[in-house]
Amino acid sequence: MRTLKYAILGLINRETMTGYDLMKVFNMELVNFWYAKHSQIYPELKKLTDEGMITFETLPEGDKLRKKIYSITEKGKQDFHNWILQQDLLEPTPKDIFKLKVYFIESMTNEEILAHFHYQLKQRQEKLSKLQTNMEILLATKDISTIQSPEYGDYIVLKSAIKREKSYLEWLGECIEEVATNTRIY
Amino acid sequence: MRTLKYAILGLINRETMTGYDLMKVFNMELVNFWYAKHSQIYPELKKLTDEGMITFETLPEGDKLRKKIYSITEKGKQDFHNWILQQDLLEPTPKDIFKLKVYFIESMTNEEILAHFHYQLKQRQEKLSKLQTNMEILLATKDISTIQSPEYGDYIVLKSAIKREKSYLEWLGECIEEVATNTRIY
DNA sequence: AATACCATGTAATCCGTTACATGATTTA
DNA sequence: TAAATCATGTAACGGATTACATGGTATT
Repeated sequence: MRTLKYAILGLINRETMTGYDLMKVFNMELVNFWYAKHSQIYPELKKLTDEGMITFETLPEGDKLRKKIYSITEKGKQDFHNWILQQDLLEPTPKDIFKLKVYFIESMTNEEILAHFHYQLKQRQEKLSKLQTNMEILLATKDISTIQSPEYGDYIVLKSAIKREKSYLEWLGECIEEVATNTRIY
Repeated sequence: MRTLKYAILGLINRETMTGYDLMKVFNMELVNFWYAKHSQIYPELKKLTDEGMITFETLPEGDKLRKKIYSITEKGKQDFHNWILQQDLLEPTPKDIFKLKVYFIESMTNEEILAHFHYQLKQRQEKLSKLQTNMEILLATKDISTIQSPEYGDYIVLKSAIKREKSYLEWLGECIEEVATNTRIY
């Protein structure tokens, strides 16, 4: 599927970037739906260059030369556009180790189950807080009044991440309540 | 992390099974949070046997001999129990190609965006319907009145899958409304 | 001077999918 | 008797992580 390829093309299509820039965007902005380590990004950039999808210009930084600034080519733009317009079948449901453990709930005592749920709840509450802070910053600093504004995409996917976490938290809350009111017979 | 290993151990811990049985359980019952193809299951069973986590008995089926019935060993039970009690840090948010495309929403016209959203909506509505049918069947055929009942795990994770899909659908609905009422300026 | 961050790459390994390969049994 | 399902495996490949490897620049 080469999704990383299109994620990179899409980002470089917005503005020219270095591999390091891409890494930061992936792991800070897109982290709620796509991400990649630098060890995957650099080889992919090389591959995309070989394929004629992107080109780069080497910039000297400070004293020694370093830093490759990548731009998208016409070929790259066309390929990206083809990809984005294509309607995909639903991907398989994402895997979830925590839910796998919950499935095997009968292997645990009520205390162990509750410890698991509470730990998960705490972590997810913190995650939701961070997402909500990000949303406040986005709303305060960026124009999302129309779909034309370049930040509208950021807004709409952040909204989905918040919804997702709230829904997960709701489920955790319900589970905790059910388990807490249950008296296990040993 | 070897999660497949523990998924297999957990299932064989419930009852003895063949590789083919595991395949069916993964791709029918656990599919909302874990799954695997037979080409991954058979080598893993071999590895777990070598590691002393499981053993098998070969059963003759019909005329020719076939079918390996796997059981968990004491060592396997201990390893599984260690795994299930261990509290994990949150996994990274699952990747989502559709959201990646939505992030690049500015590369599409309103019509193209709406087509994408409607296609996604239709597919996810069908998925939700299936999950709800599964839930009705589960409630009608299985005892989930207490956490002790072996089917309680099935119930609780199915509930989360339904919640998850409803939340995703809600988001899609909001997006469609926002995009539909927007008049793009070309 | 030390630490954090900028910047780029490769190698080994692991996890997972697709494709290749075979054959028996059950059901329509 | 044809098709679906049961049943088990391997090979090639792709996608992703961890670890290895290096060195410059900016901040404290």
